[in-house]
Amino acid sequence: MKDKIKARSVPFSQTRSRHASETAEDYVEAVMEMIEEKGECRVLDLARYFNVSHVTVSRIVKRLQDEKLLSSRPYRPVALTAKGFKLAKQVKERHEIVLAFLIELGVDKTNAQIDSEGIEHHVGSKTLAAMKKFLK
Amino acid sequence: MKDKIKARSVPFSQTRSRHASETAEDYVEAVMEMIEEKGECRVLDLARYFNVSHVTVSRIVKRLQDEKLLSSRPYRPVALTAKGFKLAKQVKERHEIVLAFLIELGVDKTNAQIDSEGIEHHVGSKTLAAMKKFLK
DNA sequence: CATAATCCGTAGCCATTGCTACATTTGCTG
DNA sequence: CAGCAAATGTAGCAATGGCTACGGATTATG
Repeated sequence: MKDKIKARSVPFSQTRSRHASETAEDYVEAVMEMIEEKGECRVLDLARYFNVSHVTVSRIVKRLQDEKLLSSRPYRPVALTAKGFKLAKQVKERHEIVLAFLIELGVDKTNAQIDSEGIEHHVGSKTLAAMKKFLK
Repeated sequence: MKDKIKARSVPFSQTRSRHASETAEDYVEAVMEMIEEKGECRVLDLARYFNVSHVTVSRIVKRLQDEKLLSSRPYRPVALTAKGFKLAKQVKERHEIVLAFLIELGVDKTNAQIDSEGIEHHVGSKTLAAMKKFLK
């Protein structure tokens, strides 16, 4: 009865830190988008975008400042650090590829948008390359 | 300066409950797999599979019992309820399709396994249908 | 069948991400 | 420039999912 159980490919022990990384990716992407669209990014802009309270945003922004991804002073707009900007560009590119890929695959735009936002965080470099190849 | 910001396709307000649902899906799938492979599923089997402590598993199993997905008595194996079994079958089928899809797309098996475990939870019915079609 | 090994539960800690309620700062406007 | 509205911060609570340490239950074994 002692068959050994194979461990999961993606260890669950990293679940919490993975979720935190996903949040970071979502936030830097959103901050970059808002700065592009309206010149600055406020805490309440993020709150409306993510449909959460400003308190949640405020705390996450603080954490991402500690991680050197964002910068802001109290009651001031949120900005990207160089590190955050670099990450945001990568995330945005990956997101766009995943979205275009799903549409090319035949998924309607609405569902492609919804699913791409969840899928993007789990697309590794090999899968991303395969998607790019498919798009060409 | 008052451009309105579009809300995200997948509201962030559902983040925590979405993560909890993903956990539920992972657990019922793992329980079904273990019962198939070795006849029963113990808390420690799940702990080893997910690379977490037995305490974490124990608490999650308790929550999933409250949600009528799992059943077990103290110091006893974990079993699926009818509801849990139904969910597990759906999750397993979706997982297999995503994995086969990534491999068909040209991703190596190792990376396909890793990415499919993250991606599967975010594949809606429309995307799943598109993947099925691609496989045929 | 007694004892050890293994399994599992409980207590209690932390981090992340939700929330409401309340306080403070900023900035617009009369 | 006074005062109000909007934006942001702080306090403190809950749920989820990590952990270690400890103790009780079950099972295996001599």
